[in-house]
Amino acid sequence: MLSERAKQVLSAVVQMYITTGEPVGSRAVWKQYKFSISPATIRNIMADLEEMGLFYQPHTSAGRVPTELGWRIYIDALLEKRPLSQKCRTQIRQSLKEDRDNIEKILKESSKILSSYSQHAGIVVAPKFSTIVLKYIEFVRLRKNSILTIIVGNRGMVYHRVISAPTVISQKDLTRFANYLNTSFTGLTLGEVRQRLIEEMKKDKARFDTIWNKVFQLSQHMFWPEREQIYIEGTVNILNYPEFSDVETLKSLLVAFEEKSIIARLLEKTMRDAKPQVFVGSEIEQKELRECGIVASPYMSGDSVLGTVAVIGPIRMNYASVIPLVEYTAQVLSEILAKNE
Amino acid sequence: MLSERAKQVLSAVVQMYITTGEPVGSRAVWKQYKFSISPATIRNIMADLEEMGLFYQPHTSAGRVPTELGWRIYIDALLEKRPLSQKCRTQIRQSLKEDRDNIEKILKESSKILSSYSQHAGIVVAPKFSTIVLKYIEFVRLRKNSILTIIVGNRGMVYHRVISAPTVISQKDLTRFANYLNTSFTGLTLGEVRQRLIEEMKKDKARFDTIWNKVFQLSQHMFWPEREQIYIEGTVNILNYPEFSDVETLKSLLVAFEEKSIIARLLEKTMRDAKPQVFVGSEIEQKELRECGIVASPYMSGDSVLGTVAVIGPIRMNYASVIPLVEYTAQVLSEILAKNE
DNA sequence: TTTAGCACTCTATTAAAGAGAGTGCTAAAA
DNA sequence: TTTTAGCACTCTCTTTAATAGAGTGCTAAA
Repeated sequence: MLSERAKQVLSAVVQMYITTGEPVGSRAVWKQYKFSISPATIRNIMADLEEMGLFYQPHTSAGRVPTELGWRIYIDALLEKRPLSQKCRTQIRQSLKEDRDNIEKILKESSKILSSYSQHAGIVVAPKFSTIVLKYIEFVRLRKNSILTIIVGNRGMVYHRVISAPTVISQKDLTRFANYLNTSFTGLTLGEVRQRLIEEMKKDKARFDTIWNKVFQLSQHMFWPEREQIYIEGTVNILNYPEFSDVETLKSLLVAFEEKSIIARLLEKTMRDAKPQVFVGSEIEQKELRECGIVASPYMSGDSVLGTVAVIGPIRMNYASVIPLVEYTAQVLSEILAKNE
Repeated sequence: MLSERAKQVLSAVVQMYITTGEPVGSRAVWKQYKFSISPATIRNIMADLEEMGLFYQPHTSAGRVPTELGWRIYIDALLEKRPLSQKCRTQIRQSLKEDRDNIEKILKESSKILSSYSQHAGIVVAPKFSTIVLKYIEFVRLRKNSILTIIVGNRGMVYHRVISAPTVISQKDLTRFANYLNTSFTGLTLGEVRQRLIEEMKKDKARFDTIWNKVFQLSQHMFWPEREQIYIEGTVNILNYPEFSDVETLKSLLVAFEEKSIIARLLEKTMRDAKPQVFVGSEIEQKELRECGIVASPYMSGDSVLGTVAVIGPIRMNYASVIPLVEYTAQVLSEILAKNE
């Protein structure tokens, strides 16, 4: 267990490191925080903290830098969240309410907000395909074997995909199938629809004529889960931090951001745990992002997790203000999407 | 007019500069190209070319770098295009044919191809909204005032947008209107549809009941042109070039790429001219991209321009191979989309 | 007209020196 | 026993100077 003073020193070093990005010395801590103890004593404490593995010294005559463990303890035990200003809250709420019925705009706007208020990269993972509730479905025959499927979900979500059928299916049959789906399955999630269709196929195999059978088989492709849609904004913000000024580091980071599947995998565990989380350094599995910190929070509708919002940036980000930002954004998003139901 | 030898020297300097990015000296040119004239003579020619404004010397004892004018003359007069290898051609054709009916995938894949074969950033501007031919339209009422409009165009293009109506309109009326549009206007471009609807409104104002009138008014929002859709891939490639290693330059470039409207404006003139073009340096109006070169070519359906494909990178790009790449990609794209008609 | 030779210029690299920041240790003070 | 002042020591970063190297322009000879 840390002494009260040790906590103060850890906290001070972390906070100074956040603003400067440079190793922090005992004298600087003493001056900045007007501690009642002398630099020498602070040095002793810092040496203790280093022994415990919370600090790291780049070289003998340098100040201290928090280690991953140091960050972890600071975040878990010492951090005092700085709640968002009222002004900030209303601004966020305002700009998200604007296009209430256009979920895509809302999600994109959310990630812009996260990015611009945090000065890091903002991420929003859209609701999972299979959790979307079917509202309407329509088929358009493009050519002989190509069928355009348009699925409208609740909250104005729209998916479309082109499916190539092994045999020719007439527009008439497609319309008939669409009618069937629209009358029998609206209100179910797309995951459930898919499941039910499989059951129907098993159950009534005999009853179906061949065309109908083929259409059913095709429907599996229609309701096959999409890959996660992810909105990332403000990736260029990482250029503001000298720790990423090396071209190689920069490239691998930007590539990782572009390759959204990496981000998707990364944030999946947040989805499962259904509560706000912070990851730093090697807690992040993707090796390209090991130098980063992530603050993530799910947004929900009732009890079920819809997706995740997150901020990703250098490990030395201002968690005290980023965490409330992420939490608040998730909260507002949850509210808006709930109303939209 | 340039002498034959001057042309050779210009060409040699440009080509060496493309590969090294460093000022090119007379000795290096002499060695590399086994000229029958001595370095001293080459020096004289280089001095002449500098006087003419084709070369620039960073400092007295450095080699030469092509100026913008130098690039221009090289590109217009000296460049010998290096046609794509057969292998390369089949690869490109193959990967674009794969998802023939999914135009979005095709366009995205095209920009990936441009990027990966050129090692620069690949850009594809999707066909303009108003040039798309209406194939099918559908409305889904989301809530009282929110109407989801789904427009299916030729080539499997899908647009959807949410429109808020000033008054409540029933799903029934919407369906009626959709039927009207689907029977009367399919086969016209979305621009034409919009025009025709305006005319209808003027002509038959008296004939319409109030609801129908309102629906017509709404239709203007439904067919309001979308902003250009632009696919950019491989932006991180610019990190491979030391001339962009400065963080500020890098940031402004990446921001420009992210802000797609900048690119859209930039490529608009290519659309008008309907033939392949190269822009270097200050010929590019956007000041953030002044250090770049752009090779752009429109892709067409018959006589009408659909959109543009382009490669953007440092000014010292290998135009001899990039130009054929861009041209070929545009050509294949034109063919595929024509077939898709 | 071309070319060899050479002095000259500017940059980039290396080495050395010095300044500065910060530590750890010791011994005195509280 | 804990805290603190003092000081030697370490390591980095910056500055300065010296050197090597690349490339030019000019001149005079081929």
